[in-house]
Amino acid sequence: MSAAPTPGRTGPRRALTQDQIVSAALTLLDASGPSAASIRGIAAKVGVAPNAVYTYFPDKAAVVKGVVERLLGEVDHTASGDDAGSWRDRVAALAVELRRALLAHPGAVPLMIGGPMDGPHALALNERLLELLADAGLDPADAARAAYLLIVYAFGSIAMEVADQHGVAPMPPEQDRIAARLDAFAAIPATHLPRTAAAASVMAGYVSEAQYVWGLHRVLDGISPG
Amino acid sequence: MSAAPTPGRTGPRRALTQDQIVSAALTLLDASGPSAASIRGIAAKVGVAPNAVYTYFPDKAAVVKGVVERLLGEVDHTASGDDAGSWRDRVAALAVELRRALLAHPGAVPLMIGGPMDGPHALALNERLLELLADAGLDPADAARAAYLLIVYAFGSIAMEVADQHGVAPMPPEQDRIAARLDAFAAIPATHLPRTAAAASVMAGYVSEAQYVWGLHRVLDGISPG
DNA sequence: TACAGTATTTGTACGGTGTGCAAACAGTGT
DNA sequence: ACACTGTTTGCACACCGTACAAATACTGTA
Repeated sequence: MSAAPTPGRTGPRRALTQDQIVSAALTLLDASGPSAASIRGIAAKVGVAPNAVYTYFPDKAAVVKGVVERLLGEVDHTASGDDAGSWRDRVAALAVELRRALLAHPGAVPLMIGGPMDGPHALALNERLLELLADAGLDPADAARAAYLLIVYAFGSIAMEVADQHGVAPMPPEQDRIAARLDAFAAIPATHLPRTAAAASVMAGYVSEAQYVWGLHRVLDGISPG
Repeated sequence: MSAAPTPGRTGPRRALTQDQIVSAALTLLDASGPSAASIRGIAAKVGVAPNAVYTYFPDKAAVVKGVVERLLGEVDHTASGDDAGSWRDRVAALAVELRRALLAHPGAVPLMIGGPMDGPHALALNERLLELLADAGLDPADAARAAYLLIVYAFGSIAMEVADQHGVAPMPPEQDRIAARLDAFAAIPATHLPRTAAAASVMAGYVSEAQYVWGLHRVLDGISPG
């Protein structure tokens, strides 16, 4: 991901950068969903033969990793700064910001769950959470466990929200998605699934920031010290 | 998924059933990871031309849905029966059983996050959770929200645990996976990420039943009424 | 028993995928 | 001017999902 020109080397200058390739992949992902981010499509987008991509990345998985890292880099950590209130408020702000950043590129979300998130920005997010949870008074081991719980909740929630749209890009407005779910739930047989049928209107609203924040606060309740 | 022979119809008898195809897909998934579950591979496994699969399923996505449903059907709900103690114990037993069932087929886990889980077994799981949470004293709306929180936690946790292995099948033993993570974390720069570096040993244990249960109990703490 | 009708299966084919290999090319240091 | 090296390309391979038409196997009816 570094664009260092490596001054003393021979051969022709590179026509591209890794960032340009990642950007092209993300553009295709946003425009046409997860299946559109093919090596051939990316290469065409940046005006190069498909094989040229392999000069910059060893394989497609590496490109995907680059896209994931890019997205995690777009998470604004200042929203959880020291002037943002209590540690709870700051964790909540970071979680909401994470959801915003990821839902801005729904086509890329399924790619995150495909492999481990161990890049620099993923680690930075982890470090930030550890700081916030240390401020909360948790000892380091509990802070780490709690940080992972928060990460699992956030990514799980966002992934399931995107999965509900099964890869349609871009993400329709929340109200439309909720309305569509409500329609689908109308077919639930109340005889066999009485509680599910009765809860249909609440379940329709699963894919919303409100549910995300509600669940987040239950998790925060659970990890609060004392 | 029904094997009804439909007695009064013409044409040759089917050579297969939907269940056989789903079984073949699952076998391939278990043996060789997510990429092995191709239509062609499945067809070869059941001894039929690739196109024949399309007599039983409209497209590959439907086969995948069948696999997901099969897996959810393998979740043993009796582990959370009325004689299993408090509502917390029963929810925990169900969650642990869900993890067991899914980690038995790690290659299939990424497929679950690819689309909405709205099949009969998924709804039955939801219904069971609603029952357990009603027993806990939650009103229907909160029970539904809490059920979704639990589902998000369980599937998010399991999906991330599988992702950490990036599709290797079968799942290595927990100790091996934790040891491998610990090795990887040794490269974390303590200067820029002091808390993460210090927490490496805890973070290595993220992919364990112990962490899963710990987080589960924090969630249960958060949703407990009163 | 012969026939018509239909559901199943297959052969073939199309356009797509990731990516390996060898040749062509472009730029730098000597 | 030349050798060297990294970049890019053309071509090819094996594989993918799946559409289409032909062949096949079975049932209900005449």
